[in-house]
Amino acid sequence: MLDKRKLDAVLSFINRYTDENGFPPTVRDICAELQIKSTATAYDYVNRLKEMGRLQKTAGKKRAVALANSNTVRVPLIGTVTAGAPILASENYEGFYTLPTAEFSGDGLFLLTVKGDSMIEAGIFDGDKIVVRKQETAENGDIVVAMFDDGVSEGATVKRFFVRDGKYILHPENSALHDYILDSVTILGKVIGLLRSFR
Amino acid sequence: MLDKRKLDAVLSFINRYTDENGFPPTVRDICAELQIKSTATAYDYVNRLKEMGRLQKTAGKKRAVALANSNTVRVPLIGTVTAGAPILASENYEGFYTLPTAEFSGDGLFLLTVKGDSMIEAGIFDGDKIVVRKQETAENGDIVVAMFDDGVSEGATVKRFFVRDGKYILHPENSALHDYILDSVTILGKVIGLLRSFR
DNA sequence: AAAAATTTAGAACAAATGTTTGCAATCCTT
DNA sequence: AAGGATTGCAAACATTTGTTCTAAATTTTT
Repeated sequence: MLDKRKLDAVLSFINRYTDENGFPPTVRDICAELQIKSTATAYDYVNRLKEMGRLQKTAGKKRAVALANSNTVRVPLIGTVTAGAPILASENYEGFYTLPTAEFSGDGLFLLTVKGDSMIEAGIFDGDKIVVRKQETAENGDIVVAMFDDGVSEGATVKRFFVRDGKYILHPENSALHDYILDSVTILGKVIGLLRSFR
Repeated sequence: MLDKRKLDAVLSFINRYTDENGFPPTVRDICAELQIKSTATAYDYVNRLKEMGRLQKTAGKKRAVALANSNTVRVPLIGTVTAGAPILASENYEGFYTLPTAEFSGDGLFLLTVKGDSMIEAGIFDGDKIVVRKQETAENGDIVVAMFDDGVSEGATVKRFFVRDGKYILHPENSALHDYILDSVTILGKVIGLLRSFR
């Protein structure tokens, strides 16, 4: 049995190198880094890692190794959640953000910039970028992005979601604001995290 | 003058390809995608983009193109800030997180997991990962990570920083807690952002 | 419209890099 | 300690892929 630490070292070098350079290392790069004397050895390690499913590689191609479990996701920033304003006009995305899967993972993620203070007591501040997982349903207590129309106003907001007595409640985490109690809401997604940068 | 849209198309293909595959395309891949008939043409485009500073490439290397403005940074997660506990034991880092430069940029960044509620009114919650830029000094009002020793207790904490009357004040954003007024502090860095993921 | 400059193509070339092979070294089992 | 299995090395080999060159096509300028 081959020393597990060596394989780990190779994997983590590939990881680091790819991240620093934007492209993967060659077998010779791996040799140089890990003081391996033969390209065949490094080549062998890479193939073992492939068999173990720990990385992907296409035979023949140069520099075509890639980590199996990419530790990043690309997530589109698609607009702003503002009370009253429509969002999600699919074409107004403002670019992609690369996020660490260690923190944010799943399919159908997107980012929204939060406008307003309605969730301030949940630690969601004006200007924060929330990470949302697209889904049509939600459970009691989830923080969601939802579209509503209560006759008075309409739009998309981020609120805590509850169902009670057949009514849908969108609860702002701000004691100065009142709940929206609605007959119908459209859930756009569940808030699974956020990014904030201070000035 | 060469059609700007073509160059943009090449660049965005390189971007997309790299992201989908984990490694950059070859000139022949570019040809196939953009229906260019000669590798020399694609090669020429790539070189122009390089001259324009829009991407980096090393002559000779295979698949060695990379987007110039790498839109990510690798940031080490190096521990936990807990009142009373030492941090930054350089070897106990818990891995690297890739973050978008659009949100977090600069040199000497690191991540810390926050323990405790001392900054809850500033929207920094227990369990959040704060992005810290290493620096020895701070300005009034900055949120900092600092080491202190007031004779009663010592350790590293995250607090808002002030100087007044020759004293250093570490101010928790939690009305239930009191300020630390100190003769000396060691600033480890300034908090420039945070990540949070909900359960 | 002619001339000049630019862009693209086609093909050949050269270098980087993956792959294979045979053997030496090391480790493990008996 | 002997024998087999595993691992590592060195060198050659094969293929991918960047690069160069020349000429044709296209666009721009005069």
